[in-house]
Amino acid sequence: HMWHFKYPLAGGATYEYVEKDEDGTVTLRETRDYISIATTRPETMLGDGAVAVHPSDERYAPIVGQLCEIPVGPKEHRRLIPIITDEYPDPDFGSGAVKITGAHDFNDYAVAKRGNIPCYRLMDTKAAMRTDGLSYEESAKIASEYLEGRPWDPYETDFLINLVPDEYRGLDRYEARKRVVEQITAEGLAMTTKASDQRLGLKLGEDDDPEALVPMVESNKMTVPKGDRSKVVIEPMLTDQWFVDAANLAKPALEAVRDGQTTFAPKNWEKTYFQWLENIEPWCISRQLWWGHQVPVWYGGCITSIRGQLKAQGDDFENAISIAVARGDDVDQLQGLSDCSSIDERFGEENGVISFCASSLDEAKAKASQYLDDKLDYLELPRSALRVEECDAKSYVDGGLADGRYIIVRDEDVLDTWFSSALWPFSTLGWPEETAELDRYYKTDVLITGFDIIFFWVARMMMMGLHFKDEVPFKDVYVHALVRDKHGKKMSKSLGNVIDPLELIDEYGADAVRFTLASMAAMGRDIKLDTGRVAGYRNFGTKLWNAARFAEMNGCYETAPPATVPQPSRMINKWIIGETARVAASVDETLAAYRFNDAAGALYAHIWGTFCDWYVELSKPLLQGDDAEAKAETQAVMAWALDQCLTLLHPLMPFVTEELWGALATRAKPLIHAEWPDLSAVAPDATAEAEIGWVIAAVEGIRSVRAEMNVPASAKIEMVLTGHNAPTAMKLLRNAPLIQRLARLSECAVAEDAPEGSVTVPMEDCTINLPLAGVIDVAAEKARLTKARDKVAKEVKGLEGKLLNQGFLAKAPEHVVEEQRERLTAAEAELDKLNAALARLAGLG
RNA sequence: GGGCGGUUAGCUCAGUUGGUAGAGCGCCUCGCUUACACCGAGGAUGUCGGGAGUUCGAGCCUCUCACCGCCCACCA
Repeated sequence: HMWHFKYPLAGGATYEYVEKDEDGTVTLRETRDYISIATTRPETMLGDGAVAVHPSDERYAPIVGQLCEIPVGPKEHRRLIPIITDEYPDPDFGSGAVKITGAHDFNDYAVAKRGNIPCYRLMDTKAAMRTDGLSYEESAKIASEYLEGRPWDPYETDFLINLVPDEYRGLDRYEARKRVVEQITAEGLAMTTKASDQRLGLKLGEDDDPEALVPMVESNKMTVPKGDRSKVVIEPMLTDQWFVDAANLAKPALEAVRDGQTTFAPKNWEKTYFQWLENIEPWCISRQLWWGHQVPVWYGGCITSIRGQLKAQGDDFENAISIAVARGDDVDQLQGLSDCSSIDERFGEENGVISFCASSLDEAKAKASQYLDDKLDYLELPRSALRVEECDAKSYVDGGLADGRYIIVRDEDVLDTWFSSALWPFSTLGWPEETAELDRYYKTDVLITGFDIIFFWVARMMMMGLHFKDEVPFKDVYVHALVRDKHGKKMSKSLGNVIDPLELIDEYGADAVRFTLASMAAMGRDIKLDTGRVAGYRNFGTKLWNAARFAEMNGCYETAPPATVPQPSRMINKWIIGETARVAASVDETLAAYRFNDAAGALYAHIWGTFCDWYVELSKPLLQGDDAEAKAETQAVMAWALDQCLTLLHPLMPFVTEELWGALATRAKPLIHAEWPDLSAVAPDATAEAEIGWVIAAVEGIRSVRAEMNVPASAKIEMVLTGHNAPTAMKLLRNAPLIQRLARLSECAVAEDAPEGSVTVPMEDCTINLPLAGVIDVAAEKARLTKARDKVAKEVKGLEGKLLNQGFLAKAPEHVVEEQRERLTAAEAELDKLNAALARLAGLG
């Protein structure tokens, strides 16, 4: 809810309030003796320090600088506050006037700082109205003196002064809010409006008078900060905290990434890193928790009075200490202490409390003693007047240590978890000792982490590492995506929507899960885990298993697999060695770049699409034929090629590959310890590549036509090669047994002209004809060819257009133009063949 | 409120210097064949969110709009 209240002008002053609409027409003109403000938290009015309006707001110009009265609290002690100007209030929102409660609102705090407005704390850490500090009467008196020029400071406004009226003290904020609203309304100081006012959203019954004046309480949608765990609305309040000047630490951390001393993969995450560090705010590192690293700060002070402590009832020991030390009756003496700036070790000083930065209590004591010695000399005091003594905050307050003693108290705050975590790269290795581990493992190679903590953790490890070790903590940062649940929500323990990897592993196996995650590693920020993909990769593992079974059944592992790259003479064997070298290079390259998904993809395509689908099929005639020498060669090559697959795949599917490795042959060492393949010296055999590529294209073309023509799989048909030259004919003859087997052919022939009634398969250097007279459905073949022809014709047209485009010829790189020309030539050749086939068919139609 | 990212085939998503749109799953057709039906062969499917611009050429670069989401706003 948003309430609207009247703050009466001091001394009954009045002014002419004028409201205009956009074109300057006066819509409201009345004499007012108040200024109207809106608030969602009426109880915070008690701590108002001012009312602010925008400098350009003409409505309030007449009263800027005047005082108005906060309409709550005991009538005899109502507080007056000034009406000031600030850029913050939005003239178009509410009344345009904003109450300024510096102690309980972030925006108000900024205004208060700019306008030197006191911040009065009203609530305690439980969000109940304060019970400590001075009485309301005393407090209001001091506050009123500020208006007359009395200097103020946070000690008074935030701690001593308590502007909560006595009858509200100890109340929960909501109860206090209720009573404040009631009181103001009863006094007639709530703004009113007609019951029919749309802003109120009231539902009026028949008996209700729409003209009746009712308190103006709008329902206002706004986001309120809530505690993650308590789900309770958070009230901002003033506290003392330790901060790190992070901007200073950020500079070297930014430089290190800009220089490339540390790199991110994928690289675009550097943007996130830069964005954070370039706009870094002072880092609040203290937390009021009982676990964690305690802040290494000891307070020392000369206690001459414990006056402040008497006011510090409740749990706020830290404040009690500060004040007790800071605010002795003998202020002069304390000021003498704290004015001296000759002590280099002095770490910080506020309100007369001197903090020493020391890495141990003994060091702190030593520093304090030294400091005291100097001061005692300076003050010409007897040394016996003070002594160093350690105590904790609580015993100090409870025990009320006698005056004249010097105490040291350790700060009770603990460090932000991320501060401690930022030390992890070296604190885990024995630092600050120069251990062997530290020397060996700092810096480390790679940090693997999620993008959600690039700022929290990565950036801070960088800052701390560079600060304490003068060196980055890691060379590379690999940022993986986060797995989300099926609704796209981030998995979290507190939400309970965690997908248990063990359940996935139970269903699909650890290798399948691991391979799936690897193959999805490059995705953006979110992975909605699709179990269908896990199942697919489970099948991939099975496929590999069966391929190994095939190799074993065909005697590939009866003799030890070759330790070096075989030098076979058969085309298919030369070919698979080249293919294997290719995938090995690809895996090396992608792994080095942390592109795990590309490595997974390359291996999947090679093992399933190349090794299983083609090499195994192509090898069958040799493995099962009569040529013992060819058989032995193929067995050796297959064993070698499969071994390479197992080794390359091992990082991504460790279990099945290790199992097969051990099962297939007697090995010197387990796969996990095997040498990583280095096939960089293996050059693919161009001849074999061209020939096997041709065989595959022929088989695929024939199979495709067969299926489309509905030729029964069991029917063996004939093929006739036309439009070829001699080498192409030789190529066919060399590979005829393979092609016959894989394409289910009865015979491979060559001829000058295509037999009548043939189906056409255009190849780059020839045409394959399948005489299907009698079987052929001329209309279907016509349709098929026409479709293919149209597709190619379209491509030809596009390429021709491109190559006629002078802009393209002039500006595109030479190799691109050449590529397009070659493509056009090939497309035109295919078009000719298809047209020729259609022409032949025309006679049959 | 500040910052970042996503929108590509029915689904989950690849697409790294701009140069003929891809994978897996799903779907349709057909399966002779002892490595494999967790399979084999074949096939269909996208105005790459909308609009504008830069360019010879844009899924990719720029601007803009729409929708979805994430992070921060003292929660570690």
